Amino acid sequence: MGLGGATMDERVPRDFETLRATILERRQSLPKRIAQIAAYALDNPDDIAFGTAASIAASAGVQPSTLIRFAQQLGFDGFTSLQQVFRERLRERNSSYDERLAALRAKAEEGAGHRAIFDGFVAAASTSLSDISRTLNEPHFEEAIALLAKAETIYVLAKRRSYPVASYIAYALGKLKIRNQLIESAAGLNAEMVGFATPNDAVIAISFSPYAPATIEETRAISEQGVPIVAITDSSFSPLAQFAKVWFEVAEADFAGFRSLSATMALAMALTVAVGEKRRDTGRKRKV
Amino acid sequence: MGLGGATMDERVPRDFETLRATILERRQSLPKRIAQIAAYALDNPDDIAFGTAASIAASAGVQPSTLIRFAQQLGFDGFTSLQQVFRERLRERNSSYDERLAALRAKAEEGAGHRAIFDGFVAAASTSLSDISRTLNEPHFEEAIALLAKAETIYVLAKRRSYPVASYIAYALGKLKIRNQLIESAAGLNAEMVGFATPNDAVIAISFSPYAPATIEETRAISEQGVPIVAITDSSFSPLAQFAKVWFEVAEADFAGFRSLSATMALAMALTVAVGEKRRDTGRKRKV
DNA sequence: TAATAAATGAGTCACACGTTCCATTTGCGA
DNA sequence: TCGCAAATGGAACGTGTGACTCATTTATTA
Repeated sequence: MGLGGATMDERVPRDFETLRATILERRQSLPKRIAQIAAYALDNPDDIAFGTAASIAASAGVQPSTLIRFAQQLGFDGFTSLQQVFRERLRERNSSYDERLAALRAKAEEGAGHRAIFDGFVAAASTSLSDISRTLNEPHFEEAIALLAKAETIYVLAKRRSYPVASYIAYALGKLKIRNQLIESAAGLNAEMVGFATPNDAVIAISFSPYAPATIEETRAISEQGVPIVAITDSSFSPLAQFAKVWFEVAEADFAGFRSLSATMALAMALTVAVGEKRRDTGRKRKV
Repeated sequence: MGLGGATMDERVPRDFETLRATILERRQSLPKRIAQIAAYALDNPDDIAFGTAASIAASAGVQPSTLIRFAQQLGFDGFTSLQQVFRERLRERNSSYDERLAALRAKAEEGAGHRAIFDGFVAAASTSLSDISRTLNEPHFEEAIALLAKAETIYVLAKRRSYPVASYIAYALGKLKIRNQLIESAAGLNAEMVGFATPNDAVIAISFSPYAPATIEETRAISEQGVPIVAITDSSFSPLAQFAKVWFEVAEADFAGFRSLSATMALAMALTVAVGEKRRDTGRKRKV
């Protein structure tokens, strides 16, 4: 009776996510002070896990008894059983990303098997993604998008290791119906292709150390025609950087002598789709 | 005096790593029961963080007082201050990989800016890597390596979205001096190229839904010549699976309609390098 | 506005907690 | 073997804990 019927009809949330969902769902119908605790609990789950009822109540600005009523209203016996859920969350939480990566990499480096090779590449890719996510220069990103969005034709320029990225960009641009030209080396007509570019176009050039001479040379040539260049490379000392209007420095981790492409790929895809979106927004779409 | 001088000359470890190092360093010189707790603490740090002195002591098979002596010997006031270090560890531990990803994805989905697009692709790539790392079929992986390692020529077959992966495999195989042939569509001579393959060769075929008809057709043709096929695809119902001797099911996350390539790429690189290593081991290298 | 129920604050209590103390055992050198 | 100090086990203690109860305030309904 005294507990407002909450004890009998509800099943008690055993895991944090269910608990969270339950709280959010009932948020509107909770009394003021109870809601106050509910908000505090979701905002400071660690405090709930470690604190005492008194300390938590004080931090949340309520009485300890309110905290217990909150727990009971959710179907728990009392504060202690509620706290268990918050502790379980910390317990079951996977070890940190860095710890996991370090483990993968350690396994890859000392372990000899083929699985270790696989783990090594996964670790390298994850590291690269994590790095670029942290270090991406947003103003440069916006500038590159703007620059590419107003291009009539986007030329894509990359050889050897970077070529897969270029071919993917070309594929994605095509799907987005953005006119583009992949500068491949096959036919030996690159110089002529490059010659068609005008300042109204734009170039995405990709090259990593050791920089393919052909990429450098073609980039230089095309920049002399006044075509704006977006470069994706691995250092600001890259020969590509001097020709580029905007450049991205992407640090890819490597394994077994092969560098990852995951960060470059993610950046390339993001650039491509962002350009597509920008064009749609500004009504300049379908230049094909 | 009574505490053996441990209280005065040592600085108290404030973070878990220091504490861990300190314990490992002194391991030899610790009394039996204290060492017993020390081992337990390093093996079950979560229990130390959440348990009571009594429950921990019971789990470790010692008296509560011993637990406190252990803490004091490390320079702490008592068990409580030791416990703080173990709790701090859980607190400061980065949020879990999944939580971080979820945050990235949430930002990407609700947020509108270009940065959100980038985050979306990074999240998709990370998810894909995480998935494949968990689900990779190791026996299949070994089988594929064995199969490819004994091939005279490795044919690489992929179109459209999968083409960048194929081009990277071809590049890497080339660098490893493994004879390979990329089946490109440019010249329209694919059927003839495919015709050269023999049962002593092998094929890596990559295709994802919607499966490029050309890839399916060429895979079928080449399989009829008795050439063993390793397929990388997205489902066991894939048309590629029926022709393949070994196939990998790779679930790539997508963003904005573009699926990630990171997992496929990692698998492809691992396959390639593993094949290279296997060849070196078995002395069959340099078929070029 | 009055009557009633819900929500809240505050005081109380039993108890489990971390800690201390002391008796006993163990290890070690003479 | 003896003697001493370190290590250990176990009981006792005082504090702070979570939970309960009840008086008071606030919201709701007639």
